[in-house]
Amino acid sequence: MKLAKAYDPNQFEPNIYAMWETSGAFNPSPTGEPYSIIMPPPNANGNLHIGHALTINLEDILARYYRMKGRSVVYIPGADHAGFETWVVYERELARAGKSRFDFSREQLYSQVWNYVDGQRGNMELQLRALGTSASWDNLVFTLDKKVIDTVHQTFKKLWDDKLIYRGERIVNYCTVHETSFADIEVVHKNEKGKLWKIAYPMLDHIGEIVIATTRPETMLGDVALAVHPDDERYKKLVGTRVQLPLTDREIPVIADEYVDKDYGTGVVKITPGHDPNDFEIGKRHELEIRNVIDNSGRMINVPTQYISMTAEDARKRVLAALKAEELLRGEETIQHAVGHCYKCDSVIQPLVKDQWFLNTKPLAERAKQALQSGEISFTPSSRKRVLIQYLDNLRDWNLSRQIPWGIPIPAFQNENDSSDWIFDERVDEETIDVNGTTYRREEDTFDTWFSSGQWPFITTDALSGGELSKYYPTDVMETGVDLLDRWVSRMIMLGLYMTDKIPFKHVYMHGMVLDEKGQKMSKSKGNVINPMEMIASYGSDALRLGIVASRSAGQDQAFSTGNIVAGRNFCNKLWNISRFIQDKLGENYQPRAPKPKSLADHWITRELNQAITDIDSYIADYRFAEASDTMYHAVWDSVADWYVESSKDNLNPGMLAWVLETSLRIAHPFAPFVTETIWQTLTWKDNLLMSDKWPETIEYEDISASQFERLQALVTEFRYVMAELPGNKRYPLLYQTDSLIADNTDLIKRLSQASEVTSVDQARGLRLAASGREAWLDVDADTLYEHQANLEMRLAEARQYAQKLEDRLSNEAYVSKAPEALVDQTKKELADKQDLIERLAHELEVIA
RNA sequence: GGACCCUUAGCUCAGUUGGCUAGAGCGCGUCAUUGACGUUGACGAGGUCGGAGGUUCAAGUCCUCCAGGGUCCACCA
Repeated sequence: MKLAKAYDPNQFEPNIYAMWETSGAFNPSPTGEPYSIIMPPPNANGNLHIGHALTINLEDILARYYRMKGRSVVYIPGADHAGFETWVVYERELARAGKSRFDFSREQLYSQVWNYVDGQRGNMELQLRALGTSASWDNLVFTLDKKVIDTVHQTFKKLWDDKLIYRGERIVNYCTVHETSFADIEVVHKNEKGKLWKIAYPMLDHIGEIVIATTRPETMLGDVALAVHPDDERYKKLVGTRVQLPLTDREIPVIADEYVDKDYGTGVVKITPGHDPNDFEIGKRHELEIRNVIDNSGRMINVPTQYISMTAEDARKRVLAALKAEELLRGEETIQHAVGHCYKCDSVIQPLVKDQWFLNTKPLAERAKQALQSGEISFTPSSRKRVLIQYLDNLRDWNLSRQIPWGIPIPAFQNENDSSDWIFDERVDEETIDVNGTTYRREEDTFDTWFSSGQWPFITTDALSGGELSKYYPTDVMETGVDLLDRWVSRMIMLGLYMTDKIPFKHVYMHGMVLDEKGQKMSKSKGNVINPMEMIASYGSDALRLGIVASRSAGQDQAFSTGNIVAGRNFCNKLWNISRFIQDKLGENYQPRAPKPKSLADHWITRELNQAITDIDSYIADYRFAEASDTMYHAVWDSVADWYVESSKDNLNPGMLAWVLETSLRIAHPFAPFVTETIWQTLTWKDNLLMSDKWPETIEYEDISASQFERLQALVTEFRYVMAELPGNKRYPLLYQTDSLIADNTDLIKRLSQASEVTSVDQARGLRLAASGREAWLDVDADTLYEHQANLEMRLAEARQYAQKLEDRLSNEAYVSKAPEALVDQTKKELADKQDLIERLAHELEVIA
C-alpha cells in the first residue's frame, strides 16, 4: 500500500469511525474487570461546544486506555432533553409563529417539542462521533426515555413514602418572564447598586412615626407588620403597638424578632411574607397573614386600585411618588446588594409564595457528606471536595416544581374536593383519575431537570433493576466541569446513595473552563466562540484532541491555543511518516517476529519506550492527562523519530522496527485514536482493530548497551553543537584514536553527526570534542580552531561556576549530614564529572594557545 | 459577607509527596536539507518562578503578610 506523504485526517476519520462502530468494538467486552464512565449528556437540541470537546476527550482517553488494558469498558452516552433550556428555545419558536404556551395542552406542547428536538438530535450525536468518542451507542439513554421517567417516578415515590417530599406554600424564586420557578442554585446573584429608601410609618396617634428601610418600596403594599429586635432599646416600648401602613387603609402591628439586625438601616424591618423569604419565615413564626401583591407575570394585585396591574417596576415609582407627596420619605442612600436574576433572560427574580413540591434535603445531604468525609469518593482536584461539603452543609430544601411542559411530569394528583389531599399516581397521561369513587386532578408541573439528572448514574446502568449493565455501577469516574459541582455532582451523590445505598461513582474529575485565546470566557454574544467542528475540519479530530489536553491541569480554567492544535496536527503527520518509513523498510511481505534488541539503538529505544509505557500508566492512574500525553508525544517524536528511525537507516532490525511502530501506535492511541487506527489498518501483518488491541508491554533489553547509545548521543550532540558554532563549511571529518565505541559505530556516527568521515588516526589533530568525554577530534585547521577559543572559554567559565556551587554545597556540614546520603553521593559524582570536564576544556585551551 | 483559585520564557501554560544547572507548545535567531516527514532536521537565545518576610542543609514547591487578576457560594431588609 502506497501512503501519501502527508497525513490527511479528513480522508480517513469518518471511515475509521464507521469501522469501529460496525465492528461492535464500542460495546463492553464480555470478559475483564468492569470499568465505566457515564457521559454527561449533551443537550439533544444543541451543537457541541469546545467544552464538550474537552470533556469527551478526557473521558475517551480513559475509556480507550482501560479498554486496551483489558478492562470491560462501558462508556455510556446520553442525550439531554435540557428541560428549561430547550423550552426557552421552543417558546421563542412559538412566539415567532404568533402562538403561546397557553394555546395548547401539556400533551400537545410535549409532543411538539419532542418532534422539534427529535429533528435536531442527530446533529449532536454526529458531532460526538466526529470527536472519536468510543461510546457504547447501543446503551445511549435519552433523558426522557421511558426507563428514565419510570425510575424518576419510583424515586419520587420512595421519597414521598419516606416523608421527604412535601407540598407546601413556600417562597420560591420565580421568573415572571418565563413564568416558572427555579431552584436556589439556578438563580444568578449579582452585586448591584441599589437604593435603600427610608420610609416613615405613622403611629396611630398621628404624632409619632417609625422609620423603616427597604430596597423594594413597592412591596410595602403587602406589608403585614414591622419588626424590631427584641433587645433594641430604641423600639422596645413600641412592640405590641400598631402603625398605619401608608398608602393603604390598613393598620399593622409592630413585632419583635431575633432576625432583625439592630445596626442595619434604621433597625426596623417591614414584613412582607408574600415577597421575601426571610419575611416569610418571620411571618410563619408570628402567624402573620400572607398577602400576595405581585402575580406570576410580575404585575400588582390585591392593592389599591391605582396600582392594580402595574408592573412591579412601575409600581415602585408610583409608590415613591405617593410617599413623597405625603411627606413620608425620610431619605435614601445608594447601597451595594445582591439581586437574583434569571440565568436565561436576566430579568430580576421575584420571590413569590407558591404551593409547590419540595424535597427535604437534610438527611440526603448528611449521608452524602459522610461518604465524602470517609473518602469513599475522591476528587481531582482534591480541594473541590471541601467546597462540596461546605455546599452540603448550607443546603436548603429543594424546590422540584417547574411550570414548563417540557420535562418529566410530577406523578401527583389532587382530590377535587379536598385541596389538601394529594396522592401519588403514575397515570400522568390522564388529566383526572378516579380512585375509589373520588376524582383526582393531576399536577401540571414537571420536575426540575436536575432531579432526574441527579439519578443519571443508576438509571443509565439499570442499577435498581439489576440489568446487564448494573455491574458497572458504581461507575469508576465522573468527569465534568467545575461549574456542575453543586447542581449536579452533589445531587448524584445524594440521590445515588438514597436509592442504591451505594456511592454513584468512585472518583470525580473536574475540568476547568476552556476560555478563548485571550483568556476571556466564551459566549455567543461576545462572538468569541470556538467551534470544535471547524477545528476538526481544519486540523483533524486527533489534532483537536491532542491540542486541547496539552498543558491543561484539573479544575483550572485555561485559554484555548490554536498553536497546541497545530502541534497536534504536526504530531499526527510525524507518526504517519514514521510508519511510512518503517513499512517501507519492512516491505509488503513482512512476517511478524518477536522483537529482539541487537544494536545499541535497539536496546536504547526499548528502554525509552518501556519507560514511556510505565510513565503513562502512572500519569493516567493519577488523572494527569497532559503529562501522559506529553510523555507519549516526546517518546514518539524525540526518541523514536529523531534518534531511532535515524539510527535504523544503517542497521535494520525488522522485528524491532515493527515493535517500535506498534508500541508507538499503542501508546498514542488513547490520545490520537484516528491516525493510529488508520496506520494500524495499513499494517500488512495486522488484521484486527488497534482500539481492541492491547496496551503495550515492556520487553527485555540490556542496560549497558542502552547507556552506550546514550554516550554516542552525547558525542553526536557535541559534534553538532561545535559544528553549529564554527564558521564556514560545516562538514568536517571526525577523527578518533583508541575508542572502541566510536570504532564500532562509525557509520552510525557519520549519519547522525553529518561528519564527512569518521576516521581512526594515530596522531590527534584539530579540535577535541572535550565535553563529550571521548577521544574524538574535529579535523579543522588552526584558524578555525582559533575561532572556537572564545566558545571554549565561555564553557569553561560556566563549568567552573557550577563546580564551585557544588563544592560549596558539599562543604556545608549541614547539607552533608542532613540530606539523604544518595543525594550527597550524587552531588559528589556530579562534582567529579564537572572537574573532569574542566580539566579537558582547560587542556584544550592550552593546546590552542 | 464567606470560600476557592491564579500570578513561572514574547504568548498560552505544565511543574505529584520541598532535592539533579526550572520545562513544553507556539513564536524568535542561526544553519541544514533532492526520498519517512518543510505539517522537516540540527543548534541556540530567552525566566533573580508577582512583592516582602519566615521555616529548612535545601523553597517555584511549605507558612505569614501585601499587591494584582479570576471563579464559585450567600435570603442582610
